[in-house]
Amino acid sequence: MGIAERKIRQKEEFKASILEAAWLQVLADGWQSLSIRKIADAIEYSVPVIYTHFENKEAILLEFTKEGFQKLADQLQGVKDQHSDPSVQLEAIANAYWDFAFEHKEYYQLMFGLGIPACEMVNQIAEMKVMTMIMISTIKEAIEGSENREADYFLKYHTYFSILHGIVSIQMIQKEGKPAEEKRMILQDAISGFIKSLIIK
Amino acid sequence: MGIAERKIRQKEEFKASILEAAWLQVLADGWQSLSIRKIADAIEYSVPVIYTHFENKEAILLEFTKEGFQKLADQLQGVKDQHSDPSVQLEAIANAYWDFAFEHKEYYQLMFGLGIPACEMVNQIAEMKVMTMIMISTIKEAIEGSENREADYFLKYHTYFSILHGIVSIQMIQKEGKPAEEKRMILQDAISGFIKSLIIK
DNA sequence: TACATTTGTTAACACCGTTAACTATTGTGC
DNA sequence: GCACAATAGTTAACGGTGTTAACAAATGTA
Repeated sequence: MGIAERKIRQKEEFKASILEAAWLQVLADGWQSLSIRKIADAIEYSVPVIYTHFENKEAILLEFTKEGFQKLADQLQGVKDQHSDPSVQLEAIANAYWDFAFEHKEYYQLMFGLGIPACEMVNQIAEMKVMTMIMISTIKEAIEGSENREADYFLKYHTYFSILHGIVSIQMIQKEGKPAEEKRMILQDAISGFIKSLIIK
Repeated sequence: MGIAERKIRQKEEFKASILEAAWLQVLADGWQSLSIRKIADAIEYSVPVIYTHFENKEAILLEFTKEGFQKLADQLQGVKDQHSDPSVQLEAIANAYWDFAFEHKEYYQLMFGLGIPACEMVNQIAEMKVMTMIMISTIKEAIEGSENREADYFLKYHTYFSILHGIVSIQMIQKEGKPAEEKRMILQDAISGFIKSLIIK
C-alpha cells in the first residue's frame, strides 16, 4: 500500500524542486527578481501548479526566512558550545552572527526585509553627509574632552550610527508590542553604554 | 519678459504637485504601494507627463530620500545646539534620531530601504525564537556571573541584538568599500563596549 | 467500460514601469 | 492674420508582475 506514500513523497519532491528553482533565481539575481513565472519556467511547468503547493509568493519567501533563522540559530549554538565563559560566548556569537549575515546575504536580507531601492542610492546621497558630519564632529569633541583621547573617532562614529539604526529598525520590524517608554529604554541603555566606552579608558 | 519665468515656475509647481500626490499615497498605504499610475490618477493627468518631470520612479523616491536626510540633519543639529557637553549632545542626538524615525516612519523606511515582505511576517516566525533563546540565555548567564546581577536581561538582549543588526545592515547598505578587516573592528568595538557595560557595575 | 478524481493546462484579470507614436495646443516669424 | 515650429499632453502599446477561473488530459476506482 505504498502508493499513497509515494504520492506524498512526490509532492514533497515537487515542493522541494520549486524551492530549489526559486533559490537559484534568488542567488543569481537577488530575491527581488524572484517571480512565480520564472520558477514555473525553471521547473518546466505552468504557473498555476505552484499555487497548488504554496498559497502565494509570500509563502515561498516565508519558507526561506524560516530556513534562514534555522541556519542562523544552528551556527550561533555551534560557536556558543565552543566556549564556556558567557562573555566570550557573547563575543563569539556576535562574530558568528556577522559571518552568517555576509556569507548568506540573501537569507539575511530576506529575514529582515532589507535592501530595496534605497540600497543602490544611499551611497550617492550628498544630503546624508550633513547628518554624518554632525555625528562625527560631536564624537570628535567628546573624545577630545575625555580621558580616552587616542580613540578612533571614525570607528566610533560607525559604532554609534550602527547602534542607532539597529535599534530603530528592529523596533520598526516588530510592529508595536511594547510601550514607547520601554522601547526608549533600549536606546537609553545602548547609548549610555556606548558613551561610557567612548569617554572612559 | 516674465513669461519664461512663469513657465519655469509652473514647471516647478507641477513637479511639486507630483511629489505631493506621491507623498499622500505613501502616507496612506506605505511607499511600496506607490505607483506612477496612481500619481497620474491623483493629479488628473496621463501617465507619461510624469516622465517629463522625473526620469523614473526611483527619481521620485530619491527626492523623498534627500528630503528625509535634510529633515533628519536639521533635527539633529537643532538638539545638538541645545547642549554644550558633547556627551550630553550624543545622548540628545540619539533621542532625536529615534524620534525622527518614528515620527516620520515612511521617510526612515525609504532612506534605509526598510520594510518589504518580511516586515509583516517576521513576527510570526517560530524559528526566530530559537535564536532569541540562545542570545537571552547567554546574556542571562553573563549577568549572573557578573558584579551587575540586577541588570535586566531582556533589556540587555534587545540592546545586544539591535547592535548586531544595526552593524550588519548598515554595512550591507554601504555596499563594499572598506576591507572586511576594518568592518569587523566596528563589530568588535560595539560588542566589547556592550559586554563591558553588561558585566561591570 | 463508465465515472470520478486528480493533475496540469490555457487564458484571462488587474495591476506595474516605461516608451513610441500621435494630436492638440501654444508661441514665433513673416 | 497665417504658416510653421515647438511644446504639452494624449492614447496605446510592450513586456513584466501575482493570482485565479475555466477547461482538458491523465489517472484511479467501481
